[in-house]
Amino acid sequence: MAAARSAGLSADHAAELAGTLSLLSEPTRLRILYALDHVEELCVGDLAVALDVGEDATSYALRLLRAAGLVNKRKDGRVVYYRLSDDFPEPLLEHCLRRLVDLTETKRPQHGRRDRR
Amino acid sequence: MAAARSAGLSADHAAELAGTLSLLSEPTRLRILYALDHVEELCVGDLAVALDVGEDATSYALRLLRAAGLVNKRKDGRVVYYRLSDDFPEPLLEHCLRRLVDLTETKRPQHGRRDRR
DNA sequence: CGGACATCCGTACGTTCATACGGGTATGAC
DNA sequence: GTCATACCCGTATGAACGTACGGATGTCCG
Repeated sequence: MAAARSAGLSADHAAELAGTLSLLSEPTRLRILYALDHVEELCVGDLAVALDVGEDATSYALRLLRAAGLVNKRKDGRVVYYRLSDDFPEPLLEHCLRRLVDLTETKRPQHGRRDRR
Repeated sequence: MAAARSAGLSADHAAELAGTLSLLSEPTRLRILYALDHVEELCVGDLAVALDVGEDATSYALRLLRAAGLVNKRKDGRVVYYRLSDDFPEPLLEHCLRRLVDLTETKRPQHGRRDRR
């Protein structure tokens, strides 16, 4: 119990961590990041169609991700392309995104639908 | 864009993943898991004191974690001890919990080590 | 038994958040 | 210039969530 104190994560740290992780805790954002990890660059409209969500929702999700510095945008004419930020946290990408996908897929093998790689 | 479709994470998978990650997206639960990763076993009251949150909030957080199978409880008399589940997802523990803590700490080195409150 | 204690549960309240809608800006085509 | 497209933004609505309060359950002690 005294040990619990020293093992404590400060409330500030926890809040910041939770904020970062909460960006991965929403289906739309998660799918956007997952897609951008595979395709490198996509515009809002294509993402909206691919994920079958409204463009506003897509735009909103991308705005939050961008505000957190997880994605960058590149404007080409009237189209805005997004991609994962160069300094996207590697552990977040590698383990919270890629590994966890495997985790849930192996948990229900009867679905079986695996992507390549 | 056709590539975006095949690179897509299904809505079901994304929802399940988001649900799992959302358990780490809340300061109280995050601090509980972090503490349990260090101390092995703690009861509700001690956790509440150590984290400086109400006992109800602690109990509620533990209930959710337990419903997701992330922690187990052991009742000893009128005290209930919680610990990380034996099959706590390893990538979740190792990278989303331990590595990300390092991440945020190294991200702001000027603050250094502090837990003022 | 009766009282104190640790925890849980149902409920209610306030907040946060994702989405949809309307309007606005900028770019490219005719 | 006018029109259509692609996107962004402010606002509102509805849902989900975390916390506090009162009461209930189960447990130890004298």
